[in-house]
Amino acid sequence: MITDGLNPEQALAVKTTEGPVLIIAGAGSGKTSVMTRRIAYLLEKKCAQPWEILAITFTNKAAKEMRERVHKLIGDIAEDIWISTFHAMCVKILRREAHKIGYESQFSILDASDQLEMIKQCMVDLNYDLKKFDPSSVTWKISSWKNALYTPITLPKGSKSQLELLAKEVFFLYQHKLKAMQVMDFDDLIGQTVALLETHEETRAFYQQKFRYIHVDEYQDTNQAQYRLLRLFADQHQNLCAVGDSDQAIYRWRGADISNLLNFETDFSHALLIKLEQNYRSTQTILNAANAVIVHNQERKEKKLWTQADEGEPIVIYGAIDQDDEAVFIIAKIQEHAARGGRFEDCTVLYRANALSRAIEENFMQAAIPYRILGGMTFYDRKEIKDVMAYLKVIANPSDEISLLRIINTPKRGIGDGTLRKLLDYAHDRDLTLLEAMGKTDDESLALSGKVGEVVKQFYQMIMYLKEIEEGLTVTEYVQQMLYKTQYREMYASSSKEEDQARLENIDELLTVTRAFDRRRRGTLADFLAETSLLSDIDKEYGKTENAVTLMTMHAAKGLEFPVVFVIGAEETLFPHARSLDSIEGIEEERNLCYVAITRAKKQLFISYCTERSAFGQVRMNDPSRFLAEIPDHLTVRSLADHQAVTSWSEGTKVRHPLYGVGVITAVEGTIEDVELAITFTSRHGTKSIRPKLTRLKILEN
DNA sequence: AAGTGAGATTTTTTT
DNA sequence: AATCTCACTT
Repeated sequence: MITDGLNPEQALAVKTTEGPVLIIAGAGSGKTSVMTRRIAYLLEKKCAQPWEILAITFTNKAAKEMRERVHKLIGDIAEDIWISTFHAMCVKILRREAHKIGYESQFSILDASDQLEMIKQCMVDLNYDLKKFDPSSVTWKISSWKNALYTPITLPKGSKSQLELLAKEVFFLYQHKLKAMQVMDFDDLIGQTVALLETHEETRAFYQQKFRYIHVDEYQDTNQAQYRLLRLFADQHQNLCAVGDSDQAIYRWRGADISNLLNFETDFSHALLIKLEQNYRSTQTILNAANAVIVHNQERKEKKLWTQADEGEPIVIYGAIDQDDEAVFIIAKIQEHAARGGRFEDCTVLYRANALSRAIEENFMQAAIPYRILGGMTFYDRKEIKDVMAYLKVIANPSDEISLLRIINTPKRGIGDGTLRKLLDYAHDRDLTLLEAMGKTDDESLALSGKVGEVVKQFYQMIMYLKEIEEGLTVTEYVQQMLYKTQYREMYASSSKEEDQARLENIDELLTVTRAFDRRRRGTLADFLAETSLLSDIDKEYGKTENAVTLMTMHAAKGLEFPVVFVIGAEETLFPHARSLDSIEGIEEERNLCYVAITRAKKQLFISYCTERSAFGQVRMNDPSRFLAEIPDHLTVRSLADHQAVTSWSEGTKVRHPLYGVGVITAVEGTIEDVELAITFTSRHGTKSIRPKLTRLKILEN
């Protein structure tokens, strides 16, 4: 039986196939199990054909895992089920239907850095000073408009701020350029699909008919556009199964709207609500801590996780001196775990911001702890990989000017700013793409000198040649040809710098990726590009060691579980982050994140903070995170680093204080354990009373 | 057009 | 501390 081993709520969720269902699934409550079995159940009961079932996840990794688990249950017909992310699903649809909304099916996808580049270009075109107006806030604003399904035309009148007025203007031009270049950004993938379905009745009817059963994971993190899309899809059959947990809503900052989840029952009439509250993952202690933290949030649906598991070990909270001390503490704990026969891959280190991985990484390297990092500066962000991808993008979509600009003079071929300006002006005047303009070197009015004209012509012909040979080659063969023809590989191969040799290795590594792609699906260049640009942070890993400790952000960890979890940087201004401190919603979202982090742990949880943390050359002192105080004492073991070896302080000693700078001790008071010093600083702070137990004084001279 | 060095700038989370 | 940007030189 498909429902074997499920608890009554889970079984009900599996068997309720008709009509809208909202499954409130607490962390570790077996929701993936429920979703996969529900799909298997639908097929077994012959409710639907595989291609009539849609399952949407948030990451490719989650999609892959779901497909594998469904495959185990029902075999090869699992291949025909639509299991993918929102974005990948939209690409699949748009490749088929794009011509209906004025795009070619070969459109390319703009990644975050290309998008910013494009916004900058638009701002320059409109004569805005990039120093006065921050391009990333403009990008941000436009993205939030798109998430709410506004177009430059439907944008409400009466903007308030100067930034909004500017962004509005940029939005107009940006959207125009995207279309001209046959490019879509991430938000467009969803937005354009919605537009397609709303304006084309037959297309809409087709997909409404097709998707008889729809499943959406992480429903609390859907935005307005995604919500709209789901409503369009589900309109005919009304068989929408949404799975979510309001306590795990951590993406409000990128447009996710929790009211999608909270309003489900009014949005879809006769919706059935099922709560999964039994946890199969963590110890009682870990769950108690998670529950104790999350009750501090006001805006939530009442829910309490419970488990039949043992109490388990207490949560260890460690107050470190600085990042290095924190890392050393973690290394010691990992080594203890390994000494007991545990594996490195059981362990994960979670942090609020990517920048925090550095100290851990450096210390792990020194201590020879194998690790891998998910997200952050990854393989695909490297210059050489972006360059190679840009070449491929230009060939797949010759109108892609952003990519063309990236590689037009890499390797150096003598096309500089002056030439570029001429080409761009020429293209603009005649309504041509940049590449097309490069094909017109014989035109006198382009006014290129003989030598430069020749170089431009050669480049143009090279691209044309590369475009011609695309057909019939696998992506791997194609990339190899491209690397040879453009002399891109040669550029690094002929260098003796160690750095350049590393770049060569990365390029070779990319060929491993293309080989895997060729073996898997033998798609076109455009397919390959779409697949790689839609990888989520968690899909990209860096470092390929087996049996390694995983380092990632708490956001990336959602949906994963590990026997041993280390949460680092539990400090005010870091976690909760300073940028979320000014609103209640902000802090509550941080608390959700804390809840997510805690509930990743199956057996053991360690949380640490630093009294001193250095960030770009400066040392900052932070209080321990407020979330630590929300974990009941009886669940924890708390310890502090030996702050400083017992030092006998004496008058006249010159010291440096992390905040106030250099000063001289003028008095020593208090007990041996808790010394209080009077220090006269040379800076404007004057004389202050300092307790060396609480800060870190550096002795300069006696 | 390309190479160099001073000066600015950086850290929130991501499809 | 490390990387990027921009003005200046060759």
